Amino acid sequence: MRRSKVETAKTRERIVKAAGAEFLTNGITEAGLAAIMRAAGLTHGGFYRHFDSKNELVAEACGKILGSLIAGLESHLDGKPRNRALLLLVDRYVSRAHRDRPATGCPLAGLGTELARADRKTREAAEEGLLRLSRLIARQLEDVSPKKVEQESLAITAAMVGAIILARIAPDPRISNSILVGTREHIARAARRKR
Amino acid sequence: MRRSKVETAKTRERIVKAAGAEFLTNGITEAGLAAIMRAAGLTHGGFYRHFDSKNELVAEACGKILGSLIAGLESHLDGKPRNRALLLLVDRYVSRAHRDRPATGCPLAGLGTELARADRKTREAAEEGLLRLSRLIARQLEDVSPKKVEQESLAITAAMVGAIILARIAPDPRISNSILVGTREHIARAARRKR
DNA sequence: TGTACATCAGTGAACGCGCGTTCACTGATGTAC
DNA sequence: TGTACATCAGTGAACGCGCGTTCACTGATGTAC
Repeated sequence: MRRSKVETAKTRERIVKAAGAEFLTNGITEAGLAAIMRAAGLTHGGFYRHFDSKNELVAEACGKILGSLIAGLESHLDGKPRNRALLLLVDRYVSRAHRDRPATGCPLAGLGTELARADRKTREAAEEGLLRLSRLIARQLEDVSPKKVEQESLAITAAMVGAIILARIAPDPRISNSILVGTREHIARAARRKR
Repeated sequence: MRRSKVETAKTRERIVKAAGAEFLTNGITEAGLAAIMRAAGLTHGGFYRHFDSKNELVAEACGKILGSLIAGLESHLDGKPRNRALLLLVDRYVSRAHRDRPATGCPLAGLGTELARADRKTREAAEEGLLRLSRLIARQLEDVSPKKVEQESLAITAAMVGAIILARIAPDPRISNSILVGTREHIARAARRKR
């Protein structure tokens, strides 16, 4: 039975949202379309009314989640003084809460190595999110020569993503926590040095 | 036809080696046992004479590759003066060559987000490799208080791993290279600061 | 050292299963007059 | 505004396929005497 345009758009949104959570929880390959559609309250047959392929959904879901993640970080920093803001951002990203809740976390940290093998469209969406995150960091950097700002903020982004990934791998909680604490302090020290 | 103990051991080693390359190239889930056994010059039926399950192979392959990767780094640093050695290590790990050849690279960088969802045994093997890598870095750090050495070296490890992962995601070569360069300089600067 | 028998590495077919994708069908929505 | 028809969102069954795992079988290796 045909649905109205508004309903159709809402359904599509529900699929993308459900897909994001499933991908982040179980991995891209392990998350099946049937489970995603079930989570969105539909049967799997209707999937291809909204997307040409699973790959298309992957690209769209990753882009969407990265976008809302960055929006969340931006509003969290809103109005905070410049150099304190960097540490606020780092503390929020490199946190136990983020490590322990992959389903609502960053796709780069949750799916990074799978994204590295994904198709061009997906990698472009991931790159765009990565650049937006990096530029948000760049805006908080003080006293770094403009030429170096991009490289420095990309390096901080890489350090944050790597920390969450390794902290999720380590079964020993002491090691896992040390990775987070060490990374936060490493970045904070680098920022302090430049004041 | 039964094989001699020596032959059997060699076969097992061949399987582990082939598995490592397949995992790093295609991902753990995407790499099928049939393809791995074919790469090892066998048919897939014989697999369970050597391993109880695919998971067991994953744990063993990751551990093995990490071990030989670290051995390679160690011999590369052998005899080099302490503080130059850190930069040698970082330059070798955070390199375009490493980024462009996942099949012979680090499992943390190639499979990190999949390892984060792997079973306990696999994550323990990965953690052990990660600690060995981190301790190799720790040995190159000068003038860091012993209390902070572990955290600092774990942070450097996370930054290196994150850099390779993000550099592999970014389709734009300028961005990808900037991630590598930025990370190398970021770590070098942190080391210099402490002299 | 030689013989008889148990062991088991490797083969190739088969197992059930879940995957992404396709399709005929239903009936409400959108469109053209 | 009202009617007739085309469109298409969603269902549920079916598709071929490759997955991890099991198994009967073969014949050389290992072991016990």
